[in-house]
Amino acid sequence: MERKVTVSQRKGISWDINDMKLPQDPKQTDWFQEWPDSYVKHIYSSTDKNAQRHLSGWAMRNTNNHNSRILKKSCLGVLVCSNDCTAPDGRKTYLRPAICDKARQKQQSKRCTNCNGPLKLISCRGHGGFPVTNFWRHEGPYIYFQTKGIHDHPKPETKLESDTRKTGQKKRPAILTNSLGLKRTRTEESFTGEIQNQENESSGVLQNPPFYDFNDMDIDQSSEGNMLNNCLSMSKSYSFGKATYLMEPLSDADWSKRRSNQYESGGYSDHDWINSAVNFDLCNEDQQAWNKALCVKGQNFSSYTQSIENWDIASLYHCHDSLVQQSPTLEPTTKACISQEEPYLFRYNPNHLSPTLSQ
DNA sequence: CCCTGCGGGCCTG
DNA sequence: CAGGCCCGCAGGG
Repeated sequence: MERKVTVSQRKGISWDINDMKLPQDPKQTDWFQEWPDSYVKHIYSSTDKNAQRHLSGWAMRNTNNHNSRILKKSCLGVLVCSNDCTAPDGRKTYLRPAICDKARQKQQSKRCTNCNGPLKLISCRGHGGFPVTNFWRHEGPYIYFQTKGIHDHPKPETKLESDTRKTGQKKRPAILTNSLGLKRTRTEESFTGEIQNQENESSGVLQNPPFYDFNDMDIDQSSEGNMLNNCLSMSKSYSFGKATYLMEPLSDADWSKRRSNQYESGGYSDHDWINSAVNFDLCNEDQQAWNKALCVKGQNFSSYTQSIENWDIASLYHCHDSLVQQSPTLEPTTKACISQEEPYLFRYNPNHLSPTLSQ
C-alpha cells in the first residue's frame, strides 16, 4: 500500500524521470519530502528551496549518470556505533555520513561519542543491492523528483541536525531530551498526503511556507506549546519494521564481488550477514498506546513540555514546516494521529510516561 | 574543510 | 549501450 499520495498519484499521472515529456501541467505540486523512500515520485515547485538544493534527509551523494539534465544521487547509508551502544537517554547513534569521500573516511576513524567504540558505516543497498538512488530534473516551473529503491538502514541525522551537532554543540547538547525523559524525536516530515494547492494564487505555483530559523528567532511562547504538542503527537519510535540490516557491511569491492555471485541467486551464508544486535522491532502495541495517549491527552501534554531549549532546534524547524503545510481542513491533533505511518522517533521509554497520560 | 555538481573514465551485463 | 561506481576538479559557504 502506498501511503503517500502525491500529485502524480492523485491525478493518476504516470511518468518517469527519463521521459521525454514530463507532466506539464500538474496544477498542484508536492510539498517537499525530507525522507522519500520506496519508488516515489514528486513534482515540486521550482521555487521550493529544498527541492532547489536537492536536499534529502538521507545522506545522498552525487553520482554521475552521464546525463546533465538529470541529477542523480545515491545513498551513503548511515554511520552507527559498532557496539550498538545505547546512550543514557536510550538513543542510538545514527550519524550522517559525510558526503565527501575523504571526510567520510576520516569520520569512520572517529569513535562513538557515547561508548568510544568504533563507528561503522552501514551501506545502503536498498535498490537491488545498490544504494537507493534519487533523481532530480528541473523543467520549467517544476522540479521532478524520483527515487528508486527502499532504504534498508536507519535514518541518519538530517543535514540540519548534523550541522547543528557539529557547529552548535558548544551551544546546545548533541542529544536532547525533554524533562520527561522522552527522547527528542525526529519530527514528522511534511505530511504525506499534503499537496500544494494553487487555488489561492495566480502565478500557478504556490510559494513555499516561510523558512524560519529557530536559531535566530524568539519563539512565541503561546504557540510553542501547541507546536511541541503536535510534534509530540506526531512522534513515534524509530521503526524498521521487519528489516534487519547488516552491521558489518562488506566493502564495496567485496559487495561487488558477492553481488555478482550470490546476491542475485538468493541467500547469504551466516558469515555474510552479521545480524545486528540492534533491534528495530518496534513494540507496535506500545507505540500505538503511546500515540493514542498523546492524541487523546495531547492538550494536557503540552503543559509538560519544557523550555524550548530542551528541544532540538532542527526538529522544531521540521515540525513547524510540517505544521505549516498541514491541510487547513483537519485539526492538528487529528492530523497528528493519522500521520503515524512515518516513524520518526528513535526510541521512547513508556515508563517515563506521565501518570496523567496513562490510559 | 567540506558540500555540491560536473564530467571523464572504467567496468559489467 | 545503459547503468553502475570511482575519481578529480571547481565553485562556494
